[in-house]
Parts: sequence; structure tokens; C-alpha cells
Amino acid sequence: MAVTTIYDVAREAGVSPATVSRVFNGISVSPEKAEAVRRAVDALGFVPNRTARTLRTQHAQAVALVIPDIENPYYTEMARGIEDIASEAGYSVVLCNSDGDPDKEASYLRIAASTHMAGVLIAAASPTSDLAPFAAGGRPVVAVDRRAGDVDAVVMANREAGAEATARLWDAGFRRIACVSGPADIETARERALGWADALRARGVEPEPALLQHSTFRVEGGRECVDALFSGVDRPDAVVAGNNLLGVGVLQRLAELDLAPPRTGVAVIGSLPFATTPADFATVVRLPAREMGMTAARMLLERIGGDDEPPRLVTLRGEVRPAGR
Amino acid sequence: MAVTTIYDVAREAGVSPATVSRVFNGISVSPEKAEAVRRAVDALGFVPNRTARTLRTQHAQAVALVIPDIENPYYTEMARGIEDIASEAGYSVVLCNSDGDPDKEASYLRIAASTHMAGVLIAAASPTSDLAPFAAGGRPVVAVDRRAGDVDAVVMANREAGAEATARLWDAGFRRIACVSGPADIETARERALGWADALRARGVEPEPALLQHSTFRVEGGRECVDALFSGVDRPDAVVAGNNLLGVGVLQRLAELDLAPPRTGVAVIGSLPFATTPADFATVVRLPAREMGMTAARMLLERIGGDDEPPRLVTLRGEVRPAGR
DNA sequence: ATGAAAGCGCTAACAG
DNA sequence: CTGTTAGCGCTTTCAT
Repeated sequence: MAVTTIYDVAREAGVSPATVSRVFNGISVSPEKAEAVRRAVDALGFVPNRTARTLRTQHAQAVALVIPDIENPYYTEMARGIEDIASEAGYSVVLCNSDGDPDKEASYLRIAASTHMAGVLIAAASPTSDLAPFAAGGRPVVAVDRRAGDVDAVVMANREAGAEATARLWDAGFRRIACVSGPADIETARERALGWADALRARGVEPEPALLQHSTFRVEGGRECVDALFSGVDRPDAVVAGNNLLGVGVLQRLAELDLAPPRTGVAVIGSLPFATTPADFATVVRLPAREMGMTAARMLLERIGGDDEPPRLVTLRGEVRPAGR
Repeated sequence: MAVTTIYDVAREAGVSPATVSRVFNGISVSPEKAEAVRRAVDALGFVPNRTARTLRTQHAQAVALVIPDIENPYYTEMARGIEDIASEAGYSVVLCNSDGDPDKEASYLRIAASTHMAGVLIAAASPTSDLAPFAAGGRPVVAVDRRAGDVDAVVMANREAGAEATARLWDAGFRRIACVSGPADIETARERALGWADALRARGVEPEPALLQHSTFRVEGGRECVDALFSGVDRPDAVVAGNNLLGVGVLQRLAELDLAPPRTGVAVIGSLPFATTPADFATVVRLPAREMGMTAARMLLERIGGDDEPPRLVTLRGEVRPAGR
């Protein structure tokens, strides 16, 4: 109850508070005193007060991760990668869900600053997201998944992934390939759609505007796009889904319309870890989310360590494989 | 860079630091001074230092949420519910992934204590999880999904859910109904399996031990159990899956073996938001994860507010509905 | 190697 | 209503 402090430990061990602090910070202390301190710590069940330490050093042993959708497995997979690297280095990860809302995002950035977070990893809600509330003062930020501001970034090869997904459908014999992507103001959504157009043009086909749908990056968006695409007369025979959730929506709705693969070709950009259909049901361009997180976390740790090289950009390639694994 | 403090604001506004503090804490201050402070705050871009505030008050405006698997949509849905309630009350939610490891869990609890978290919500890794590292000192803890220690808890009606899932398969005409559940040392897994047995006995059938499989609460576990159950001669004709991920694994593997519903009956306890099959493919006993989170968060806020009634137990009922929605 | 002492930025008595 | 003052628990010079 009555919290024990380094003063209690110091008294119990017959040393000064400074010495107790030194023991905890690995600063040279004579073996006898160190031992006495350790005994006192055990006896009193002392746990150092991180808040005090943070206030004094202006540096918490924690980094914040700001993502637009905590319910998207893509981001939780990424979060796992980040956590593994960060915790190895003794940092906690504080997960913040911006919900794609720039205001919430800004608020989290301010909180991160005012709680002395050592750094921030962010999948920005918008390309114009202002990182200054945290980055001002030289605090390190690394952008993940989506570029933002003038900081390090780790992103996927989105355009190539879009082209690759389209190419696979083409190779499977489909010729009217639609594309369902996320909001046009999100870089990843645009790039993947551009990849789709690239692949068609490379095969001598001019992409039809009617075959490109921009929607939300969510299951419901995929369902709606299928309804839009398959209600008219000039139906597509295949669909490229711009992210994992859109892919789920597309597959769900196609199944309900009795148009599921192989009747309709489907290629998804992103993994489907919770698909309930067999692995070869749809083509999947797997995006290495976990690896992206790990890479970004390592970069952030370097920045925290004082690295001040110019901003770097790392691009990770997707990989074609059976669904979900 | 040079952080501005309430002292800077005070000087700029021609008042004392205490008055600045009062403005931020909604304590009565004369309109003129309040206005002067507000102007100074804007002019200097002052952001209050939460670490200092927390150190002084021994109370962070944040609660920790400890869960065993951040990649399980069940827990992220719950996390959303918690976040909505907590943030409404001005609290941040710090998400901690214990990975089902009691050591990691204990470590997070210690960190929560030493960072003065206002409270903790925990889906305990084990029924013997020790909450003391945080709860000692009277700090409030609410258990979610799984009971733990002698604190408030919000859980699902697991046994009833197991029985309900089984009953639906029975009503659909299946008579050799297997059960695939999580680790036998996890309360939720045991309870759901007990519900399965209840339902069979209620129909005059003694549950066969060979038809009950305990595994991990993960996709791979569901796949393995299907292999075990369907390799012999006395195959089941239906399967109750003890959680969402097991359900995914079961459905995946059955599809690969060409035994997917309706050839085999499948009932899943928990939602399948990312299923790629139509809604009526499998029976789903939806568990209100979001609501569980919201309820637990409200209880925690009450405790933080000083409520010290004896521990409460809230049980939420599942609901039968088409898959995933 | 060790101790004394001065804060990190804020809030909460306590006077006035 | 408002200012002064004394810490919250820790780290870090600066002496010794």
C-alpha cells in the first residue's frame, strides 16, 4: 500500500538513495553495497516508479503505435512484429486506434508527447497528417504502411502488388478484371489501383473507369462494390481486391450470389488468415505485415538511439501464395 | 524544443503557476485571469506535462488492457468497446498482449502499477493469474472474458453457449456431434465443452470422450482436431467449435477434405467476421464481445470513481445467428 | 565509489 | 479567488 521508494531501500541497505539508483541503472557500485541493495529490494518488494523516472529523464521506456483500425488483422499482425522487437529492447508498446480520424490521431500524438514516449510508429489517417505535435522537439517518428511527413517510412510495394494480382488473374484466363480499392485519398489504395491499370495496359487493354471502384477499406465496402459491379450487364469476370477486408467482402458477396471462385476470379492484396474456404480458393498477394512492423520498430529504435541520418524509405514486396497461409 | 511549463505560461499571463494549474483543472478562477491564461497557452503552444501530473497525483488518465492474443478479432472487438467507453471518460487505453504467458502478464501488471495506471482490465492467461502486482494497494481490476482473482468480472454464458450450439446441430438432424475446444485449463474452454455434454445428455446421449478434443484456441488447433476426428472409422457428422479461431480452422480443413457444410454440421461459438463463405454456412453463437468490453470498462470506471462494493459478476448471453454478421 | 542536494513539471494544502 | 510553498520518486551533477 504505502509505496516503497528508493529512500526506504537506501535506509534498509544502509546506503544513499543515489547508490540504490545506481544499482538499478547498472552504474558501478561496490559488490557489497550492490548486494545489500538487492537484499533490501527483495525484503521490501520494491518496484521502481517509472513515472518518476520518466519525469526526471524526460524519456519513457515506451513507444506509441497509432493505427487506423485495430480490428484489421493486417495491423494487428504488424503490431505483433513491432512488439516483439520493442519489448526485446525493453520498450513497451502503447497501441492507439485513430479510427482513421485525423483529430483522434492528433490527440494521440499530443498525448504521446506529453507522456514522454520515446518514439512513435504511425500508419497515418491521411497523407496530410501533421506529425508535428509529437515530432517537434526532435522526437523520432517512423511511418508504417503509409508515408507521412518527412520521416522514415516502411511501406509495401503497393503498385507492384496491384499489378501482380491482376497479372495472376489474366494468366488464369480472365479478361474483364475489375478493381475494388480503398478511399482514393489513401496512398495505398491509389497505388494498388494504379498497379491494376498498369497490368491491363501492359496487356493492351485500356482499363475501363466503370471497372474501378473506390470504397472504404472494409468488409462492407467489398460487398457493396460487388453489388455495383455485378448488377449491370457488362459484368466483370474477375476482381482484384485492394486489401484483406475488401477481399473478405468480395468473397462473401460473390458466394451469396453464387458467383464464388472459380466462377469468378478473385485476387486479394493482403492475407486472409480467417478465410473459411480452402487455400487455393482465391489468389493472395501476401503483404509481409509482421516484417514491416519489425523493420519499422528497428528503425525507430535506431532513431531513439540518436541516429540522425536523413529519412529513409524501405519498401517491402508482397508475395503470391495460396490464401491465408 | 525547450518545453514550455506552467511557469512560462504563468509569467506570460501575469498570474501564478497555481492559477494556470487551476484553469486546466476546472477550478474556479476569475474570468479575466482565465482568459489571460488561455491566451498565454495559445501564444506559447503549451501542452501540459502528463508525466508530472501523474507523478504528483499518483493517477494516470489511462487504464491498461491485458489480453492473451491481440491477433484474435474477439479481443480486438472487445478492445474497441472498452476504448469507446474509456476515451469518453477521458482515459486512454494501453493495450498489452500477454500472449497467454503468465510471466509476460505479471510483467505488464507491474508496469501498470509503476506507471500509475488508474485501473486494469484483464483477460487472464491462467485461472491462477496473480493480480496482486497491480491490485495490491487497492487499485481496481476488472476481469473480462475469464474470471480471475477476487475482483469484478464480465464473462460470457459459456456453458449455455456450448449447449445452444450443440442443440442447433441436433435440431438440424446431426447425431454424432463432436466438440473441439481450447486448453482444458482455461475456464471458457471447459465450460463450453461442458455445455456440449449437457446438451447431448439432455437428449439421452452419453458424450463419447473420443468426440471431445482439447486444443489451442487457434486456427491451427481447429485444423488439427478435424484431422484427428475424421481420420478414424467412427467419424462425427458435426462439430461444435469452442471459439472463433477454432471455428475457422475447422471450416478450412473440412473444406479441404471436401467435407464442408452442409455435408458436415458446424456450429461455432463466437463470430466469424472474416469468413469468406455465406452467412448461413455454419451456425454461429455470437458472443457480444464489444458489449462485454463496454460493460467491463464502465465497471472499472465506477471502481476508479471510488465504488467499493463487493465484487460483482456479470454474465452476457450469446445469441444464435448467421455467420459473421 | 559514494553521498548530498537540486531539480524534472505539476498539484494541493495553506495562507491571505 | 489567488499566491506561496512543499513535495510526488527518481536521476544526476558536484563534491568528497
